[in-house]
Amino acid sequence: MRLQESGEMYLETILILSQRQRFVRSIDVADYMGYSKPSVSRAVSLLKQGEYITMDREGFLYLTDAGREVAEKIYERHTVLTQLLVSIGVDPAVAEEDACRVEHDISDETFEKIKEHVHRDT
Amino acid sequence: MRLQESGEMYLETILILSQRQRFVRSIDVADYMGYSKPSVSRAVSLLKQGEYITMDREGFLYLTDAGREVAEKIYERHTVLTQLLVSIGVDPAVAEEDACRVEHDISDETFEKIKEHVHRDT
DNA sequence: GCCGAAAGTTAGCTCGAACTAACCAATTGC
DNA sequence: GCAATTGGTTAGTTCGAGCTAACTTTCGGC
Repeated sequence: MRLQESGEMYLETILILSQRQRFVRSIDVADYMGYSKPSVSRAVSLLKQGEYITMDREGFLYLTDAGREVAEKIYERHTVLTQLLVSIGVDPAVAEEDACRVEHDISDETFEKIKEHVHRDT
Repeated sequence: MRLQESGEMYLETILILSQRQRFVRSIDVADYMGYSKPSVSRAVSLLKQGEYITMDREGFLYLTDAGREVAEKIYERHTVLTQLLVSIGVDPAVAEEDACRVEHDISDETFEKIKEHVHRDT
C-alpha cells in the first residue's frame, strides 16, 4: 500500500492528538479534522492495512514505527513551514493553513534547503 | 463554475504555449501536459463553460480576460517560487516540480509576502 | 474522388476521498 | 434491566480528474 496524501494528514493528526491526550480514538480524529466518522473509519482501516497504525480492542489508535516516521516528518514540515511564513510576515492563522497544504507537496530536497535557510536566519 | 485546481494548470499551460507559438490547440496542451486528448477535451469544455477560454472553429484556444488573469497569476507564482527555491540551493528541475504543486496551494497573502521577501534579497 | 492521418468529441471506466443513512456493540443512568 | 448515548462499521453516493475505445470531421496526397 502506497501512502496517499490524505493518509499523511491522518497520521499527523494522530501524532498531534497523542501529544495532547493519553488515548486517541477515531472519533477524536474525526472531530479534530472535521470529517465524518465513516471517512475516518475508512482511512483508519487503510492505515491499519498499511501497517502505519494499530487499534486495540478499546478502539485506541497507536502509530507503528513506520507511521510515526511519516507523522513526524509531516509534522516537522508543518512547524518549519509555518515558522518560515510567520517570519516573513504572514498572519499565523493563514500560515498554518498554507503550511498544511504545502507540507504534502514539496520534495525532501526542497524541505532540507528550506530548513537550512530558516536555521541560518534564526 | 468555481475553478478547480487542475483548471489552473490548463490555463497556465495555454498561456505558456501561446507565448511560444501563434496558435494553441487542445492537442498541443495534451502533448505539453502529458495527458490524453479526451482529458484535455473535457477540461477545455469546462473552461469554455466557465468563460475562461474560447475556441474558434479551427480549434484554436484563446484565454478570455478572466482566464488570462488566472493564468498570469499562477504563472507568476510558478516563476517566483521556482526562483526562490533555486536561490536557496534547490536543483532547478526539482524546484520547478515543487513550485508547480505549491503554486496552487498558497493564499494570496502568503504569496505576496514571499514575493516581497524575494525582492528584498535580490 | 477516395484513403488515411490528425484533431476533437462521446461514452464509459477507475481511483481517491469525501459524504449520508443505517446498523451494531458497549456503556450508562434512571 | 431496558433505553439512550457513544463509538465504530457497512453500504452506497458523489465529485474531481485522469484513462481507453471508438466515433466524427476535415484535410492532403495520390
